[in-house]
Amino acid sequence: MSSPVRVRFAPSPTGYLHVGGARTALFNWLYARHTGGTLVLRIEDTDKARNSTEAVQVIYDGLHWLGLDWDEGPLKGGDCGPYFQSEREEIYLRYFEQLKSDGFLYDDQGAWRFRSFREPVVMEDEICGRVEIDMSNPETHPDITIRRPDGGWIFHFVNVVDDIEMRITHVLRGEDHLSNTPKHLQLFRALRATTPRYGHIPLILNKDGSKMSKRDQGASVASYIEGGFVPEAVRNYLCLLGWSPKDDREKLEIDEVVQRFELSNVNRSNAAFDLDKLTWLNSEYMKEVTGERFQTMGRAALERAGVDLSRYPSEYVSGALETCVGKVRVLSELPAYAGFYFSDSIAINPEGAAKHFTPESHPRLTAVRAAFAGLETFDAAAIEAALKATAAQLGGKVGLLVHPTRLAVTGENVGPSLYHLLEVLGKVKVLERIDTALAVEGF
RNA sequence: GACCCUAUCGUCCAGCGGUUAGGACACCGCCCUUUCACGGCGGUGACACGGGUUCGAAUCCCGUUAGGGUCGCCA
Repeated sequence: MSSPVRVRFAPSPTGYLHVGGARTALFNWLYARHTGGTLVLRIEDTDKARNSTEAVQVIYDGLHWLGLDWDEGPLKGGDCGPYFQSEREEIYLRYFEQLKSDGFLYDDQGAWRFRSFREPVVMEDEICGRVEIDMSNPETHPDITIRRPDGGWIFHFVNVVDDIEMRITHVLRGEDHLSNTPKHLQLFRALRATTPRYGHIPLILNKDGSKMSKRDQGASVASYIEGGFVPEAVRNYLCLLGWSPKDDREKLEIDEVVQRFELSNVNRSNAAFDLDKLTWLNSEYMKEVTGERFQTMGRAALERAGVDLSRYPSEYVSGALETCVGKVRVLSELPAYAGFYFSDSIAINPEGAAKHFTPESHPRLTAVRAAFAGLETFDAAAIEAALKATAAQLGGKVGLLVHPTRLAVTGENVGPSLYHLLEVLGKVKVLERIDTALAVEGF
């Protein structure tokens, strides 16, 4: 038995959680769960300038939303705290003094720099394999600064100290740190500490291959929370960026991913983020979002879009939402899809009008109106029967009635099942809207 | 610029010396259908380039090119 795995996710509170960061967290989580190890969350907030509780909350929210729980860290506690770098001053000071008395540091205009070992460094990366970087030349690899003149600590130093103190066994982080790793390794050596294993995860790029930065569409986890994505879908998609089960399946239970996740299966090449594919995967998960969960998520999506649901009876809202189950790929599509339920005057789609509000269809819609008016029970079954009977009477396909009716009542030519949406809307509103349509100029 | 990583359809992933190079998203047809979706069937589409190694390379090696990363008193 080798020693138990301890991994960490160490984000900086910048006010948002990048999908790349989220995937790093995910891979750490997967590895911890796969090995029965421990995931530590550590907040790297040495940069006092941009450091707020809200920014930290964004990290918690993102991780919670994705279902990534940590075993040690803020809100959890643990033996290696505190888990905010801003609160670990004494620890850093201790290591700093050690380095200083061992002669590894020198003062450079008030800042403290670490005297590098001038030799090649070889690393055995769990993902990238053997990588050798020659640190011999001070011109190309200058000594790093570890402490500012104002006493502030620099990332490389505190990162290493914390990995030592927190007994981290595996550092799984973005590939942007691969070139920094020799510096870290040298720090470990100077501190006479055992080095962890490293695994550098390839980066996530935009669809066009350019670097994904803060502003890019879909770069932050918050955009998925707000966009009405299913967290399991986003998590599943992130699993597939750089890792695969090797058997062509894509929709996977997280338990299975945990079971099969191996660092040796992690890709070495960067991956482009494909929102279309995420949207598709999300739609697969949306098919399974039903009942209460759909109601809750649906209401939230509508309210986010500015729909005032308090104006409608609760049964009406739930009935309306029920007709949308399994019909939208992402909840953010819901307001457009179901908006006709919640507005007093609907706008008729011009293209639809040109196609379905014709002289031939006017009498058909009139007949539909008459048939509906005669219905005692206005439910889906009765509506369907009435439409079919009317179609038979007029000697045409039911589709000839469905299209103008849908357009008159919803304003669109796409939407939920006509029979069901009419039932939810209710006879009064339906007749009203048909009348309005029939009176439209040019119809 | 130096150094490091990477290179299979537009995108994600499979392939790890011998395959008609496979799957998914997207796209295009057809079918199903109360619309739109879903689903089913089919199609377009890739081994970056050049050298080796080998009886035989998408698979191994070298170079070129391209993309990404690092080179901060940011993390």
